[in-house]
Amino acid sequence: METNIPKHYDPSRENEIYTRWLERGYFRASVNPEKKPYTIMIPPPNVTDKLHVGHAFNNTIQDALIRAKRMQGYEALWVPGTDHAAIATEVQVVKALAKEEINKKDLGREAFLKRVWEWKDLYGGTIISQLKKMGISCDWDRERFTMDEGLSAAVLETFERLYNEGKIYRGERLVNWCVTCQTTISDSEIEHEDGEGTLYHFKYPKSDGSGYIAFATTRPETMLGDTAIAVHPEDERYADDFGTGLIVPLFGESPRKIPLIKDAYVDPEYGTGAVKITPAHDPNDFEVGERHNLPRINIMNDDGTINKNGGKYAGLTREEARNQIIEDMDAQGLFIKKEKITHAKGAHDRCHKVVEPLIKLQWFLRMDELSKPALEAYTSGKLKFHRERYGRIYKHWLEIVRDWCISRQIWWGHRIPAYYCPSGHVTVSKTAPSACTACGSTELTQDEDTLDTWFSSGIWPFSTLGWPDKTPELEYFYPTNVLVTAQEIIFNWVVRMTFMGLKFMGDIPFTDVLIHGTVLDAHGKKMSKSVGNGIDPLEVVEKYGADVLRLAFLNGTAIENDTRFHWERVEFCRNFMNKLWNAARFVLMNATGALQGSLPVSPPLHLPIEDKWILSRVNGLICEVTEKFDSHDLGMATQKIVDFIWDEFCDWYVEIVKPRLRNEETKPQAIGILVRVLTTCLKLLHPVTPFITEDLYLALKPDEETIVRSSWPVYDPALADPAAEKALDNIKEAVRGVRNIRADKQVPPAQKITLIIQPHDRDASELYSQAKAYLASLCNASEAEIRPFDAEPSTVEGAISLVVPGALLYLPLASLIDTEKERARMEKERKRLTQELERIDAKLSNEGYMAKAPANLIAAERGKRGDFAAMLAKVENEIRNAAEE
RNA sequence: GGGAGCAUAGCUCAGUUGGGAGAGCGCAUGCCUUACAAGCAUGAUGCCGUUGGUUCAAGUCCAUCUGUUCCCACCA
Repeated sequence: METNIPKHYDPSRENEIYTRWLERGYFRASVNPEKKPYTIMIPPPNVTDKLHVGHAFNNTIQDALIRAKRMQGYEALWVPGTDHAAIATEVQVVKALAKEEINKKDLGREAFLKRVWEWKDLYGGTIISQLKKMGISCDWDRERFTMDEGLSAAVLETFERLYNEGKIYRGERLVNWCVTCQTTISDSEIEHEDGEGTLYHFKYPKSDGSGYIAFATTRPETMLGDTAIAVHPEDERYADDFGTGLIVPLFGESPRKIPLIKDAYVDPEYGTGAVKITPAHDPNDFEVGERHNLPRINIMNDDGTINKNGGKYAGLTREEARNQIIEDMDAQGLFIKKEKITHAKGAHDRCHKVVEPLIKLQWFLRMDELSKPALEAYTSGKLKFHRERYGRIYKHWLEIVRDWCISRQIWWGHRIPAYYCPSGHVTVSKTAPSACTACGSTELTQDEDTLDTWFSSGIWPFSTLGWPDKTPELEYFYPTNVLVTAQEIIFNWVVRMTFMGLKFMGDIPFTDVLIHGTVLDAHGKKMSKSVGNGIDPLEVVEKYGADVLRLAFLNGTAIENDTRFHWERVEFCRNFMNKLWNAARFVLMNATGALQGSLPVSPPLHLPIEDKWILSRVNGLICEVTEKFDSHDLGMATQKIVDFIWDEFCDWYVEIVKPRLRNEETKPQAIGILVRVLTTCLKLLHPVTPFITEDLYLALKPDEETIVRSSWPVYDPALADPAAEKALDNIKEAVRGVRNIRADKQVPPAQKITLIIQPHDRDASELYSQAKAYLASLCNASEAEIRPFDAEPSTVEGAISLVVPGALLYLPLASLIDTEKERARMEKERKRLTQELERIDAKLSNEGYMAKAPANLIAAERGKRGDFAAMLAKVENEIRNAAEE
């Protein structure tokens, strides 16, 4: 037969197909009262860099879900966009500027922001084009950016409302401060490394002169800010020391008196079990201080020198102060010793100087009231996590949630809409105010700080639909259906979206949260730029096509678990694409000219049993796959389709119908079934591999416009046919038995033999007679001879006999028979069947089992017992016959 | 330190309310059978991490231990 379809699958047409989809607007969604909405908001990728393999995985999942829903008749909206990623992007741009030896401060705020916008345009654009190359079906007309005009307005609106309600306030908070660069730095800019350090041991005298309490510190200069000594509540050693205070003996005439407090934070096993508490210069101490209402004494200027709170040490650098304090303590006999230790040090990744925790005034969002409905949404079951275990992470975090520090000392982001007059009044307004609301002063300066990047991400599910305006989109598409993301941002993002949604929309932003795992490298390590073990998803797309990459992500994986990236897996997926391609090619080669219109869709009643079988199987597949999609189990859904196509459709059904295709009379109906089953498979697979399925669908259905908006296959109870499935199982078992013997006896494929089948009842006779033609071709036999079932059973001289379901099968292979081996084979079969029967009998005679096991299970076991018993009888009969000869 | 996973064939992994252990790769053997060698057929391989418990029945549920990974926080 002739065909111009290439022999191998070639993904190079993907771009062309995608362009066509865009031109025809298949991904657009709009308010449509005729349909139910299904909405996904993309987790906006950061414009810090191009896409990595994690994004590719994340978006493949979303695309599969949205494509399935679109086919199922929903108005499926997937809103795309990108995130400004405040600190992360700023850090990237600062790094890039450093290469040009440009300092951010020298450049100035405005010029710096211009550079960041250029960065954003570059990477934002790259990200979008990469998503498109992956076949992502977002509604691109609705693309948003967290700092575009509309979203920025929504952010300011949110801030103003929360401030007016008293939920946003200013308060002190420790930040990481770099004294060299004179700036706060984020946790992600701190490099932790173990370094040599010195641990100094001191003692503070008790204020009543009755003794001392010893402690140790690596930073003696912070003693100037000490406001307590803490011990573990159950530490007996200090039980008698309460009631009197301690003296910080560094302030000459006016020594500072501080309390001894109990706090479980202290590890009694470590050192003396007593810890100095410096709330203004240590994160842990800050928290201890909060619990005990300790004063916070800031002792340091922004340049790292000691300030006026340091008494006589004021003006010294931190190193100078440290040395002086050791000297002074020693002079008073309060210095015990010093020792070398290794400990973790935090340094700024730019200048490598030690980071100093300092207290700064920050903006906070009060969480107590906001968190309650968010927690309630989960505990009431309204907000569902997949897997459920991720919900526990969400719950746990909300239970221990603290107020959220929303200000950042960086330039890239939404500038805080707070304005200060010279008298220090604060005016908060989403639009720049002309005068101070308190005193009317017109000399207003805006807060220098910007908002935490998650503040804008938190309102993403509704800001993208036009909020604060009451748009029809908001009304129709909100709340969205599913959020697909990774577990590391459950706190940062999922929680924030939930309470923001509840607060401003009065409803949760999504009903289902699908948490997926991380894509690791082949050795199970996290991919990272510095290690250089990353896989570029676009490289895979270039080489194999987007379909293959997507399939590799989903086929057979449990998406909620971490998964390793293996090229072998990619190859397998490529091979499957090729298999599918060739299956369609085979159908098309046979169907030339016959595709349109005339394909008979007979009532299943009159179809041959193999057609009933495949239709029943594909029907069952529809049911399973739809169910798996609904429960977000994409890995299993995909695997079911792949297995069905390769195993049942290609390896069995196609081989079964080949004889019918050679006969012009039986051919059209066979083609009809082939096209029908294959089309169904293409639809089911389309959400996972959109390109190849579109290509083949259009080839098989020339009248159709696209598979993207075709209808999802529907389960049809009338096609379910357990009897046909059982019948074909039996045929398959018989075929496998023959093939096994042929392989075992090393019968050359060229040697065709006749199959002789002796059915043992009418049903079996009918089945094998119907299957006669393909039974022979599947077994590579010249012909299958079916003996009358009611004839007297007689052995066939010089033939190997084989017990198959409902029949005895003879293979005339006289020259190849080894009597001893045959006997052994039969004995082995007898043993196997006997063991099966024993196992079943053990169960059926177990009183507990009979009393408590479900009835259908018992019935099934009984059924199997009957089958095994019949086969055993045949085998034993064969063994007897052989012995008689 | 707080939280959460994972442990099943040589390798990578599935295994849905408990009901006779699966796939891919790899391996062995034979095939270019007129869709596909990116293929077809056949085959071998498992005390389902340890110990105990619940149950008629445990890879599956509970507890324990061992190993391992991740998230958050941190070592005065």
